[in-house]
Amino acid sequence: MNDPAITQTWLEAMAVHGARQTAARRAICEVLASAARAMEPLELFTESRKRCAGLGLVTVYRTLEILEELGLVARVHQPGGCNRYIRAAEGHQHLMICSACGKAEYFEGDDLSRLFQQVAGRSDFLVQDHWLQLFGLCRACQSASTS
Amino acid sequence: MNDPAITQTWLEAMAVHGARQTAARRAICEVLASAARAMEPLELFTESRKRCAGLGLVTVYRTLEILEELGLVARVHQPGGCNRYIRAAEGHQHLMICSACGKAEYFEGDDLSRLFQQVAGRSDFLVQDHWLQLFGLCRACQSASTS
DNA sequence: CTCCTTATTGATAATGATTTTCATTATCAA
DNA sequence: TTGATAATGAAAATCATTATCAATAAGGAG
Ligand SMILES: [Mn+2]
Ligand SMILES: [Mn+2]
Ligand SMILES: [Zn+2]
Ligand SMILES: [Zn+2]
Repeated sequence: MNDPAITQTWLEAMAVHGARQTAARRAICEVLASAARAMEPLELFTESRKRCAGLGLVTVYRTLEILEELGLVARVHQPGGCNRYIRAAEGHQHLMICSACGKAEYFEGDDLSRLFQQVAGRSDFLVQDHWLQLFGLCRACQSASTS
Repeated sequence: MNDPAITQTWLEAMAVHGARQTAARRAICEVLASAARAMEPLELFTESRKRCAGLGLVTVYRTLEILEELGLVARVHQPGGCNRYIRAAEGHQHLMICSACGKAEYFEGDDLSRLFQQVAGRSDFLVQDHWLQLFGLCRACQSASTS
């Protein structure tokens, strides 16, 4: 699904949820849907403002809240902070993040059930959910650090 | 290693680092070292204050900063917030957290290198680090939800 | 053990990100 | 086109975390 399509999907999902379609929300969705990296509210505000003059930072926070509530967007946790947002995973996916440029990409989650059973057996825990995130260098940043 | 031993280790490591041994720090370390769950600064303050009258919240923040810097304590990220701290992992371990009571336990990290190579191959990313965390129910909370 | 340097402490004020309030404006169903 | 009301942005309020600073205590030198 390409970026404009994602934006459209988000706006429609918001409409179903009873939220109105506004210029502010469209701008915010467009920017976030086409972002290659997870963005923090202030960045998203600065970028979205270029498409929607007069946009307020509060509206960015409020829009993110709705998108997250609908499961369309997810908060990204990183060593440097946990206030960045990115398009949510589709199905069982996890994030791979470049520690140099911040580029984020989803990959299909592997079956870790054997590991989970092992853990469950050893510790008496019933595993229900898991967080997995990889950090490293994207192709571009690998080349950059080589030269 | 039992809790008093952990406390001692922490205080000694801090001493090597050039930090003085004080009643406030001892109290904070004792509480955190013996905690079964990750604790947030305010909780840690409330508990530690019982062992060190007059303790200030600021000192909790400052002590956590040092312990984290020395790699003895780690911040724990959870859906509900990212301001809790717990004894750091020893070697390659990951956390298993009970979503009902918060109980946290480390388990030995499995070898996921095959998965990482797979990801690297498909996405051109060079994997350098990973975060894995499991959520579920501890034994006690499983029983509680059954009854 | 005593003294002295200086790290540590807690009270207090400052900061900065996120939320709330509220009067004005815009959406969209009828 | 109209009207009920959701959405907006400016401004104020919150709240966790940090910075200041004068008083105190740790611990090495003598
Ligand atoms: Mn986090
Ligand atoms: Mn691992
Ligand atoms: Zn990169
Ligand atoms: Zn539990």
